[in-house]
Amino acid sequence: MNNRDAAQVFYNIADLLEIKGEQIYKVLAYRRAAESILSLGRDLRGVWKEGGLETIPGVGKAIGAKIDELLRTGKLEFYEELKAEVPATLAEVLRVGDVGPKKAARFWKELGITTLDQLERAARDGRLRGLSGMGEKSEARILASIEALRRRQSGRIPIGTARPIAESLLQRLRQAPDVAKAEMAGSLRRWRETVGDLDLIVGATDPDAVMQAVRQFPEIARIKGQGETKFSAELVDGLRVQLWVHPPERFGTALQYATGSQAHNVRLRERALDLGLSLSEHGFKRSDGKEILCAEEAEVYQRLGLPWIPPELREDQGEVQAASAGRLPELVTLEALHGELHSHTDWSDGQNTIEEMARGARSAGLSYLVISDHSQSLGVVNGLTVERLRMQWEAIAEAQHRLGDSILLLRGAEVEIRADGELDYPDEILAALDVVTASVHTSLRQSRERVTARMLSAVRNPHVDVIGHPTGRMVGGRDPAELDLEAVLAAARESGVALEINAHPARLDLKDAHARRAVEMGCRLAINSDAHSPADLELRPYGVATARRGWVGAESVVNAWPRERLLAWLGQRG
DNA sequence: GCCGTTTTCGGCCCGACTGTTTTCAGTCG
Repeated sequence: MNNRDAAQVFYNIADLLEIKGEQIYKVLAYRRAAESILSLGRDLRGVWKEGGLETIPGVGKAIGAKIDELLRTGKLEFYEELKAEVPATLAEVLRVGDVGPKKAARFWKELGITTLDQLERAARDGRLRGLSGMGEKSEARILASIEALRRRQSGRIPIGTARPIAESLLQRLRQAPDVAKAEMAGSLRRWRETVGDLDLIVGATDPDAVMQAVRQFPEIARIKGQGETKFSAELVDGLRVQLWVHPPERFGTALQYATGSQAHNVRLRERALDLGLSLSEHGFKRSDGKEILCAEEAEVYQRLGLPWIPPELREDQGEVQAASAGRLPELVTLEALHGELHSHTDWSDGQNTIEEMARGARSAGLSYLVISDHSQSLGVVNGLTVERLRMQWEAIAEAQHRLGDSILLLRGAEVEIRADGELDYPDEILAALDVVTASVHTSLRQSRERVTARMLSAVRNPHVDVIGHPTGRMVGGRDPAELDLEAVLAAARESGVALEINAHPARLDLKDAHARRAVEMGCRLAINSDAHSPADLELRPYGVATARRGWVGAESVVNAWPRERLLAWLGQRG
């Protein structure tokens, strides 16, 4: 029973309660608790052992007791009884667009439908239109939604895939007639690691003209809906795009609204009510009916007596309270990164020479680059033997000579933490390296105790400076390794080693919630691209965004320090 | 079911879009 399993139980409870017709606020309470468990950043079990369940936002007595039962017994009686009452498979029916709790309940009670397959068959057979309030159109929409659901398997796509597509749409939108502004919104703008659809927002005086222009975009496969301010369509690859068009003088409230998250918006709107204002995407409304418009998003926050809150923080995880108390963190930025600590060359599995990588880093504005190819035991990626590593040092020196002092090259390695817990190079070699990054690539399926022990021995090794992609997780794929992250973070704080936030959009490891926990614990971090080509250096914004989502300030990030400070830090380490 | 520098009980955001029910319910974000 890990955090994800526990969260899933509460999401399911929420779905089933909703179908059952339970009070919506009770349903939302379960969802909120599930959300909090997912963004906890540490093992739920640890919080439980400390007796701190009710410190989790959205967890009170009732849900706290349920978590306790779940962790103690691995089961939850309340959930079991609920499943006996409402078929659990109805949750998959809820995933279908245009099907919410009310319709799901009617399909089940009036037609005996409990699974997606049954719903599809009923729609094809024309049995849905027999229900009151449902006609042929509804039936067709549901069929289309089922198809769409089946096409996009997981439902969410990685941010690294989504953003370039959105950028390309935005570029053309900005050239459309009458468009004053066009921006990303939704989870795209909040830089969540995956997004469900592309939310875009446009400031323009003539919505029709904008929507007409979008209809002509070649990647639009079909229009799903269009109103006065809202347009939604499906792209050829099944991805959904949602576009809002609002007048430029209302762009601020509109952008704020469309960026979300929904929970963050609710928090702001409650705050507005406290101030005697009603907030919507169109603007503020005073009790006398007068409107207050915001062209800029910052004005929305200002009106609420808050500093502007960066989109990466808008998850209702304490950011509104922090903003209100003047305690928002000064988040790290891309510009703050002076160098790259993790890069590969054609000496191992990179695509380019040392010099090409160096020139790439230089044009990215970096003042130093650590060459950190794989170590010997990783044969599949042509890991360097000690002998080849020494040869590489000469090559680095030669490249440095040719480059002059335009960029500083440092000798590094991504050293494998082997299955037996030993590092992949002898101590005298590690000592001769400027930067040692220790990573695990293999045997992640060992027992929790063994993986933790391997990590701890690497963290405590005086030669190690950075732990690379510490949990081994893959976005939308592999879960974080079973390890005692709390223990690793505590040891990292002790030894002063930095934990990597790997910027590759497939990794983003540490993830946002873990980064936040690391900072809470007082750990140092490093934001690295793990570049295998100069182009990969362009992926650093994903790492920066992940750090920002984890409330990480520049002070915690070693490669955001001035170069001299970084070099001094490295010098005093083993 | 949670939560409180206006509350330990009574609140808990606000609007767009769609289909079909001629006045609104359901869904979504």
